[in-house]
Amino acid sequence: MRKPSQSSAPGSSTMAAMEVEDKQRRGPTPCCGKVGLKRGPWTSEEDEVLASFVRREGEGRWRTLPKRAGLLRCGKSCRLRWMNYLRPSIKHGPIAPDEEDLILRLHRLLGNRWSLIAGRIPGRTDNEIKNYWNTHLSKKLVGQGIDPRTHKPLATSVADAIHQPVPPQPYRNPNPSTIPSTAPTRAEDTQKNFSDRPNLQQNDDGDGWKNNECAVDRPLDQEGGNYDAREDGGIGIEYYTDDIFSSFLDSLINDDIFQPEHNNVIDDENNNDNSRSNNSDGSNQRMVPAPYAYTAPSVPAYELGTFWEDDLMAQTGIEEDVHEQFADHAGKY
DNA sequence: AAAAACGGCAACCGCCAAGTG
DNA sequence: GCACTTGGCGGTTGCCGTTTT
Repeated sequence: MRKPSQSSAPGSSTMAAMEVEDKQRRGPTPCCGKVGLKRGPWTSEEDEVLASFVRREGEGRWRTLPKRAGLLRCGKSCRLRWMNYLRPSIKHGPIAPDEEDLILRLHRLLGNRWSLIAGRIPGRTDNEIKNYWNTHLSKKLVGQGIDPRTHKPLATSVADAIHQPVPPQPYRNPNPSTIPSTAPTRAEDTQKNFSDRPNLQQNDDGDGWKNNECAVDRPLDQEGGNYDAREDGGIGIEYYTDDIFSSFLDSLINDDIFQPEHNNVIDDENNNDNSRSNNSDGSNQRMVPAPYAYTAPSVPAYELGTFWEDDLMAQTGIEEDVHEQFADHAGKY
């Protein structure tokens, strides 16, 4: 059974009733309530069992994995441990200044889309980035007079919040019917776009960053070859548009459009590292140059979802359909 | 030296969408 | 179309080490 919810929404008695009803209809919630399952921090022994099992059997079937592997954990916990800690491609260690800079840029573009942001930062997980944001960057921005939610000066943000309490809305398509029917879902955002693309992940152009190459690579599905199993050999329309979105993101990240409001003061730490091409782990994966330092802007900030996008379109030459792709990718909350 | 406060982060929770039979 | 499973996401909690009082 689930642990009694500590963070239920208001009116949780109703929620609880619905939950009970739900359970009666569909049975116990997977993974969450079995008596005898271990919780809390993982031991090195458990890590070893899980890691060797996944290496041997591949990812997937998380629900039955604990039993097969002989672990007293719920499948969800196993998946989380693997994804956030044990995967060999995960980079451990402190966030480098260039990574921090990239997080800031991407958060500005995407909001709290941690998985999307993580997909653009080699070796980092969404959980890690989320934690880093909450514990470091948001405080840093507040200290610099910037609202971490809106990326606008705090005074303005407070006023805005009264009229516009919704977090940054990257784009509102005035004509939803024009969104391509192949528009990926939220889950696909990260799955298709950045991870399940062995053809891209395995390229050897020496620029693992630009082609969506997320260093948090995911092993191929060893069981069914589910990855990229489409009939067209994986060069479907989704891939085409995802490539566009990806390069679009790259152009956004790299574009100097961010500079006018942030180039007035450069962070000390970034000052020391802007010209650096290597990452903190010594790899040569291309990271975005970091002219983007957070300080209170001297000019009004660009507002997400407004004219800055026009500016972007003009600068990047991206046509309307791509704009829609971006909206669909980045605009779902 | 001890207690309290604080901060960082791993882990958990609830929810959702897609897939399957 | 329905019931259910699975995988994934963002938000939150709570443990634990560090710093401050």
